[in-house]
Parts: sequence; structure tokens; C-alpha cells
Amino acid sequence: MPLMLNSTLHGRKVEFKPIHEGEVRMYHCGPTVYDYAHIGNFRAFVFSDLLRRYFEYRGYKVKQVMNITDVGHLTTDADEGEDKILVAMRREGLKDPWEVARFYEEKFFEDLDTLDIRRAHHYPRATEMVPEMLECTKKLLEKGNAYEVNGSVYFDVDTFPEYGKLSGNDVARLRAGARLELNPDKRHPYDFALWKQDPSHIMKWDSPWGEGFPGWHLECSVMGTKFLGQPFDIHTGGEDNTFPHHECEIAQAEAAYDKPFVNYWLHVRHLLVDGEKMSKSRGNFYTLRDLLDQGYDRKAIRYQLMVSYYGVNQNFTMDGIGAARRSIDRLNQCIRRLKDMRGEVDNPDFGPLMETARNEFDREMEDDLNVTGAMGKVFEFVTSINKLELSLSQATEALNFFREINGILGVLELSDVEVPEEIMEIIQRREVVRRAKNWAESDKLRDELKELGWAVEDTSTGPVAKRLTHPID
RNA sequence: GGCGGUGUAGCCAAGCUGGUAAGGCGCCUGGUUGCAACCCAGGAAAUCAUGGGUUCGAGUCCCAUCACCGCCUCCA
Repeated sequence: MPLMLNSTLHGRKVEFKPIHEGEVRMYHCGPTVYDYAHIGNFRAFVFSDLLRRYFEYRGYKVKQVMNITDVGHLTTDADEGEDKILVAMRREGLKDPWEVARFYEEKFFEDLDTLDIRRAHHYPRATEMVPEMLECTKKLLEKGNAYEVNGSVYFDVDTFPEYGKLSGNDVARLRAGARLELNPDKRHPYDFALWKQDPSHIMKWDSPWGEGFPGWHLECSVMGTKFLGQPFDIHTGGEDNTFPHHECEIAQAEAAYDKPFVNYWLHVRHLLVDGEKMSKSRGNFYTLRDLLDQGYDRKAIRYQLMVSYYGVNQNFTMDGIGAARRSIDRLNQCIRRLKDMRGEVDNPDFGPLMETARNEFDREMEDDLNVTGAMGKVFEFVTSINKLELSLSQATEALNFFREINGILGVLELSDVEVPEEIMEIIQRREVVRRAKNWAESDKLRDELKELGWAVEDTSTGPVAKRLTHPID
């Protein structure tokens, strides 16, 4: 069955067709490394991981690129408030913008690992792509799509009639409703900088037009084309990037090389926290580290971020993280039960259930990665097989299904839990007193285990140790 | 002001090509257990934002209103 994606460029769901058979090339707007990424940022990053893992599940070879924006488009004497970089430098005791960028880049990668987000194939830094950006700027000047004024180079939107095709904006209308500050250097208010000269900037490079820094939109065009070719298949980012950022990327790349830039654009809607938009002033602004510090489980956070349709806002709540944790536990519990199945006789009810589960899971996912719907089908499957006694081979088949979908989800516990010696010892001690029906002592040992972060479940086949994943449940 | 999106049980939510509403969490009852936890069985709970319209029939299409989100300025 075809995979349907809701492409912003098309304005509707369209069938995905790769440029290269069996291969997908994707570009994802990455972090600006002047602060910790917040939980909303991670919705977009988890989505890029979901896409990648899902394409791999479908058997595609995937190539991913994500930019690291380390060019501070900021000045030493910021007009309003204090410069973000300077604040970050003081906060972290760092000496220059480059150090700030490397510091937060490292934190970003740590956060990716925390959320089990698979690494993209390239993470180009903007500061290391300046030659390519200069080259693209020169090309646009040569072709007449850009003009130089006072050491800055602007893209001339009037030379690109398709400007607006992604966002649905219309240059004439934009001009009418313009509330931009007038920049006398620009011919049109929506012309945007490819190269900018500004003496007060901290980061500067040489160029044919004097010292300056690259424009805000150029890095993504250049990196996408360099690592993925032009056109490439999919470009993703937060919904806020649609205009002007992605619109400008298209204009630059297509004007420079006279061919389409990207075939499908997917935009991730923002998340709300407790029903409101996240902001520091509202006190509902969280980084990933904030949540971990409060004791929330990383897999629950991943699950929570992933199991909602990317095309609508998600209401992220602290209760939701706990609910996510318990949802994962339910799946894990089913997996554990399957591992104990040793029957030799096939259960006739199993086959149809298994087939339905696979088909419906796939059908939901093919519908624009409707993970929510797909998981609904998985839970229906869990409920129905929890009632059945299965043969070893059937249990194995079910386990394989969980293993496959976990390639996408990345939150399930499929391998046996390794129980530390110390814990095993207490559990065995508890078994001895339990057999002697010394309940007081038995419960004391159970409390002791809890203190150490472990639970014990007394099953018919003996005690099973279970790691307590989350103190706040 | 313009463009796009959302509003479904206590909470998170699927439902997008129209035929009276998935799933998870929570809650209730029973089973299991030494007691729990986990699990199982059963159950309560939704006038699908509001008001019109089209239709034999609308959460699902159309119009209007309200609320919220994004963009029009850097931002996932």
C-alpha cells in the first residue's frame, strides 16, 4: 500500500514516491546551539526519528541530514534586551560564541541519546559551510536573482515568481500587510539577506563584499543540496519555519540551480504544555533536562512525544508522561507473558488476530504516520492475545511483531532485564521467608527492594524482578 | 487585518473519501494474590465548541460565531 504524507507544498495528503528506488533522503531543521533545546524542539526531533525508523521498517535505505545552527545572528550590542550569547557565556562560564556553540551542541547530542533518537548521517555546522554559502550567493548574483548593496547581498523575490508556493503567501498581499521595518537597502520588503554586513557582529567571515556573515536561510539550502542532492525527498521542520524560512530556502535553491529543491515538506505542529503555549513567563517552559531532573522517565517522554499525530498540536502534560509510562508497561507486560509461553499446540484464534494487527498497524502508519491510531491497534492486539494460551511458535511470532514495531517506537523492553546480584540476593532471601509465611519480613524486604528501585512480582513460575522506571507515577 | 490549523468522555487522544464514536491513562465491580503490584473479566463515563444549512442520514461536507495554536519579525 502507498504511503500518504501531508505535504505542505501540496497542501494535502499525497502519495510518497522516492526519487531513488528504495531510498529516502531527508533533511531536518536542527537546533540553534545557543541554549538547551526545549521539550517542544524535541517533538520535531523525535518526529524526524520516527520518520527515519518508519522508512527503515518499510525497508528503505535512509539518509538523513540535520543542520547545527552555530552562526549567531546576534550582535554584541543587541538592540533589545541582552544578547543571548552573552547571557549564555556568563551562565556557563564560557569565553566566546564558538565555545558556547560547542557546549550546547554537545548537550544536544546527549539529549538525542537520552531520547534514543538515532543519529543522522550528517550534522553539518553552519560555520563550516561558509564557503558553500558564499558560492551559492555568487551564483545567485550572477544569475540576477540577487543584488549587492553596501556590502550586503539580498535575494530579489521579484525574480522568483513562485515565491509563496509553500506557505500559500502571495508577495503582493504580503506587501500590502507588511509590518516590516523598512530597510532602505532592500528593493522589496520581502527580499532577504544572503550575506550581511554588520560591524557589530561577533562572528564574521571574509567575502567578495567585505566582512560579514551568511543570511539566515542559506545554510539549509546549501547543506541539503550538498549532502542529499537536488532535489531530495523530504524536508521537515517545525510549523513556525514554513514562512519565511522554508519559503526562502526554496527560492534560493531553485533559483540557483533551476530545478526543484525538495519533493515533500512536512511540518510538525507545536506542542502546548498544560493546554497553553509554552513560555518562560507562564512557567510552563521545560527542557528535557528539567523533566529528567524531576524524575520523569526518558522512555515515557519519548513515547509521549511520539505517539501523537505530528500534524496537529499536542497537549503535553506531566500526567501524560506518567500515563505514557504505564502504557509502555502494559506492552512490556504482554511481552514478558509471551516469553513464558511454551505450549506445543497452536491456538486457532491466534493467526487471524496476528494478521489483523499487522495489517491494521501498517494501514494506520501508511496514513501519514498516524502513530496514535496504529498504537490503538497494537493495544487491541494485546488485549486479545492476553486472553490466549499460545504455542511457542505463535508466541515467537507475536514477539517478532513487537520487535519490529519497537524498531519504530524504541521504548519497549524486549531483551531480558539484567538483575544485579544484590537485587537477586534480596529476592531469594525474600522467597525463603515467604515460603515460611513470614509475611512481615517478606514485606520488609519488598520495601527494601523498592528503595533500591526494584519491584518484585510473585508469579506462578516464581518471583520476577522489575525495575522501577519512574518515581513519579 | 490576511493565510493555515485545532476544539471528541476526568486526562491524553484516533476518527480526514458521511451511516449514531478506536485506543491509552484514570475510575468502579469481580477474579488472581498471604497482602500488594502486574495481569485477566466485566462496567460506568462523550448531547463529538456553539448556532444554522445540505442530506434519508454529519463528529465527518458548507456557512457563521466563539476559543486556542502557528505564520505574516529570529524561533521546533
